[in-house]
Amino acid sequence: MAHVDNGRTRILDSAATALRQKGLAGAKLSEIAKGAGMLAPSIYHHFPSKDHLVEQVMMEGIYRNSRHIVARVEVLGPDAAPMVRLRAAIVAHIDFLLSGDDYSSAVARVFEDLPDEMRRRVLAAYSSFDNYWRDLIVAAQADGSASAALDATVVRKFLIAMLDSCSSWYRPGKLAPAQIAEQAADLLLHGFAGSRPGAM
Amino acid sequence: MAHVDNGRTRILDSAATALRQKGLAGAKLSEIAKGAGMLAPSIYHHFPSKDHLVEQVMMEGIYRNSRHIVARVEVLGPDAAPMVRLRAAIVAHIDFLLSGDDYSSAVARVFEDLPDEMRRRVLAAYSSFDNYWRDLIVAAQADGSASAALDATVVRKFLIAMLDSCSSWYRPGKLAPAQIAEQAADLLLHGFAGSRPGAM
DNA sequence: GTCTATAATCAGATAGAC
DNA sequence: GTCTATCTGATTATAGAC
Repeated sequence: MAHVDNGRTRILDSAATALRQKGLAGAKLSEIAKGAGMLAPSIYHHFPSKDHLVEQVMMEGIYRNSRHIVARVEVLGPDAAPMVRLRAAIVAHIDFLLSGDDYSSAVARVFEDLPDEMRRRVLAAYSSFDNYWRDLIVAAQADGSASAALDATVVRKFLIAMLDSCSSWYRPGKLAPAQIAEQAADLLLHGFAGSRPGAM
Repeated sequence: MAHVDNGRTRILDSAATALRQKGLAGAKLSEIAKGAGMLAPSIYHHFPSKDHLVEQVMMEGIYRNSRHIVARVEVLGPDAAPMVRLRAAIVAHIDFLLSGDDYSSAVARVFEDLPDEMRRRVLAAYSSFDNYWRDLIVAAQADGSASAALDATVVRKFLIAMLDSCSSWYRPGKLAPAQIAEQAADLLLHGFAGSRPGAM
């Protein structure tokens, strides 16, 4: 949405930033408009309501996030092992969130606060991406490289919640985003007590 | 807060429930009052503002959660191994969230949306509990039972985010809370790819 | 396509009776 | 300690000029 600079796109970008930083109720139309270089009523020339604007940001965030992760997994080719694909997805997810994409961070921040009907629609749009994660997890269990003692749904919920959290607490400093991504993958796949090559 | 049934306590209980279910902006004073068996203006006899009420719920949630977890860890005695203590804390945290305590779930739900100054105060109250987790993690690394290749702060942030998430997605059904707790501990400590006794 | 002015709504908060 | 009635302020949304 950043490749063209028309009014509609500037509003969406500004809304994504505001939603990420301040949440649904905290993102005022006046502030969103200011970020887009206009005043609040001008938004209504491009969107019929705040809800419609928010929903567009959600859909765009889901689309961007899923496109990025699927691309980073599928580039491995059809013969990549399930655990290699899962690890690539984990790393790609963190990389993308910490790359500063406001749309995907906005989804993680405000999803729970959406009005019921909108949340249902957003969830429906998210479902194919959710299934993609489920398939990665189930495939790793099916070929014996992952623990079959863990429930695939529980793993998926915990995994996504853990990854999504990083955009709320990460601050540039000691560790670079790529290092956070590696630590997340190591923690999720091998565990904090895990003894793997090179770890003590 | 549920052992006495005075007006103040009923309001706090109702506020915790509403905050957990609907978030900060979604929890209206009129609804909180209704849950306490009164009308909105009556709340002001017990609390000077909605913000004060919310802050009390946050403080109570932190207190309950930390008291429960510390008790479940310290009952192991002074000679328990660091990894045993850490696992007990993980299991206790999930158990408590899924036991239906609205106060601790409310904290996880609305913390990010709190006004800046209140969030600072709540964070300060949380810090000793946060340090408790940090000590559990560092102790496990220090005695060699946990990976020293992982950053202790990153592990703590990911771990707490993952555990906190369960109150938003768990629904009674196939798995009992105690089973979710065990799965969380296995996933965090041994990893999804981890091969431990009994796992495939 | 953006503006100024204003309406409409809603939720937090206050006043004062009982 | 709770109520009814009201006030205040903030925010979404509309009307209509430019």
